[in-house]
This record gives sequence, structure tokens and C-alpha cells, in this order.
Amino acid sequence: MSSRSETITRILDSAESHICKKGYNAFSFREIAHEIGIKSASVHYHFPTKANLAAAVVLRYTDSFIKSLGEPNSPNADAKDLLKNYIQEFQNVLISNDSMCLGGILSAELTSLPDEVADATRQFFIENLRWLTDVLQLHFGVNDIAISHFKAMKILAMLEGTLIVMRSLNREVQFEEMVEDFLNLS
Amino acid sequence: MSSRSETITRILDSAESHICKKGYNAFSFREIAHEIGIKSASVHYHFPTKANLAAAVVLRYTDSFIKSLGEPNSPNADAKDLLKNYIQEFQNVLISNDSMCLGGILSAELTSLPDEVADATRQFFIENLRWLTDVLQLHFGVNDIAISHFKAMKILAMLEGTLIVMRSLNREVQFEEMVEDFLNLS
DNA sequence: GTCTATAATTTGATAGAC
DNA sequence: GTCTATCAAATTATAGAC
Repeated sequence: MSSRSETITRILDSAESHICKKGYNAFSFREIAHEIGIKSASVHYHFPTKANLAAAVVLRYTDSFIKSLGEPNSPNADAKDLLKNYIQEFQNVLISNDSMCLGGILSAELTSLPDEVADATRQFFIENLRWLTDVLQLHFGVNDIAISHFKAMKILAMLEGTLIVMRSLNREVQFEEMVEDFLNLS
Repeated sequence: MSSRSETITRILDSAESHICKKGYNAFSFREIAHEIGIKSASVHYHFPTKANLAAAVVLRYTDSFIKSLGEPNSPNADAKDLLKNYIQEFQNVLISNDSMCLGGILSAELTSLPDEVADATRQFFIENLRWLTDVLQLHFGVNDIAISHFKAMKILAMLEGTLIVMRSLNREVQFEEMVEDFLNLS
């Protein structure tokens, strides 16, 4: 849709990478500027404040993440493939070096975030939960809305928690086993 | 054992509270000093560096957390009570205002932490996993070590993830339902 | 759109008096 | 053990030239 300039894209890419690795409070405009070969004042030209930049990062991340999951309402979507793909997205985060899920790391830091960034972070989780709930209701016959919400929460929490725990324990995760677990929908 | 001075205890308390709420990169010596009514230079007298202080916080937290869980080897320990108590500890974190599990928030920020703090954080998870694995093996007859490790990881990840997700979604968690889930050990 | 220059503030940390 | 005073560095952000 809106064709962002190359510079803006590179700023967002760099900021996203830094936030996923270290969080909101450990990256600076100078770092990002240096990384893409401009000065920090030029970053401020595109994103007036740090909160503004971080919020833009989260919105783009959420949008691209949800879009990558596929449409739960699509009639020919395979139910288990949808969930497998979802888990695969988290597995990708684990594989990409020293990174966390953007939503997960920001949610951990939530109390220290500017409102703008905290709101965008909450939205990430709301949209994830909505997608998961839709999949569970449409494809797994979980009609009770309280139950489907609980199961969706369980899946999301398990994946975020796995990233958190695996960050400190360098053990390789058996994501395959987790997939099975979830598909059984115990 | 070592009788720490009142001041040291208050510094550690304040630092722990700040880290649990905002993470390592969003608290300062001045904040803590002001909170307990001394000057930041006096905090440096007790803890030379920020890394030093944070590491001390994590070590104390881990020690007290594990101790509070009860001894898995104790012959008269009730198996389900041990696990229920474990989950209760996490529920307490959720109830205490705007707080995360110290290990969870630091693990999210791991790449931005001084080595000293990162190492202490890893140790928190190692000791949690050891305790959980012991409980599973001693009381639930999970003899296959790979399986008990996986189940322990699942429980720990689920609890850390629940804290992360619930921080952004202000929904009340059905911990009771989770307890049932875990006790079934699906 | 990018730059130089700089303001205003905060931070981790140290020296030395009491 | 706590204080005052201060440093050196980093940070977010702005003004104004090109």
C-alpha cells in the first residue's frame, strides 16, 4: 500500500532487530543511525521520538506476523497446517540469532514503555489471540467461547514461554513434540 | 547465615522490585537511593557496579524462590501439593502489581545483560528445571529422563509465558484450570 | 533528507571529607 | 557508612545550514 522510502524501511529493520535482541530500553538512535550509515538527527527526521519509532516497529511487526499466518476463514485452509505454521513462526524466532518475539520482550518490559508502545504491544497479543481463537472455533469444533479462549491463551503462553526459557537454557527445543501436544489439544 | 545489614537488604529489595517491573536497563542507582533515603554514592559503597547489584538480586531471588518450593526428596511430601505450590508461586507474581518473574524479564533482555547478570539468570532456570524434573521423577513415576525434562520444560515455559501474555492482556487467568492441566501431565 | 552543532538531562562511577 | 561534589559518557531531541 503506502510505499515507504528505502531509508524508513532500513530504520525499521534495524530498530526491530535491536528491540528483538535487547528490548526497548537498550537501543539508541545513534546505534541505528550508525548501522545504516546516516546520522541520528536524520533518524529523528523520519521518526520524531523513540516512542514513535518503536510503536511503528511494533505495528509493522504485528501486521506482517498476522498476515503470514493465513486466513482462518479461508474455506480450503487445512486446520492442522494453520497451527503448524503458527508454531513454525515462533520456531523461526528461536532460530534467528539471539532474538525474542518482539511482542514477548516488550510485554516483559511493559511497565517501562511509553503508552504508545505499550498500546501497540497489547494489540499484538489481542490479534494473536483472536487468530488462534478463530482457528480453534472454525477448525477444531471448539464452540464454547470460554474454552477456546483458554486454549488459545495456552498455546500463545506456551510459545512465548518457550522462547523465554530457551533463551537462557541453550537446550535445543523439541518443537515437533510441542506441535503434537498442541494438535492433540489436550 | 551471613547477616546482611539492613541497608543492603533494603537496596536489594528496591532493586528487585524495579527489575521485576521494568527490567535491568530501566532502573538507576539514583532511583533506588532516593527510594530508601540515601545517596547513590552510598549504594555504590555496597555494590560497586550495577552488574554487581543486579547479580546479587538474582542470586538472592533464586535462592529464596527454590527454598520456598520445598524439598522434592522429602519422603512425606505430597506430590500434587509440590506442583500446586510451584504454580502458586507464579500466581503470586501475577498478583503483585505490574511485576514479572525476575528470571523471565531478565531472560527476555538476556542479550543486553552484563555476563555476571546473564549467568545468574541462566542459573535461575537451571535450578527451576532441576527441581521440576526431580518432582516429576520422584512423585509421578516419569522415569525416562528425556520425557521428564520435556515435561518440566513445558511447565516452566507455560508459567513464564502466562506471565508474559497476561501482562499485556488484562484478562484474569484461570490458574485453577492450569493446575488441573499440569496435574494431568498430558 | 541529511548534515553539523549543541542543548538538556541522565547515567554509572569515583574522590575525598566527615 | 554516608555524604558532597564532580566526572565522563551517553541519551533524546532540536535548530538551522546545505
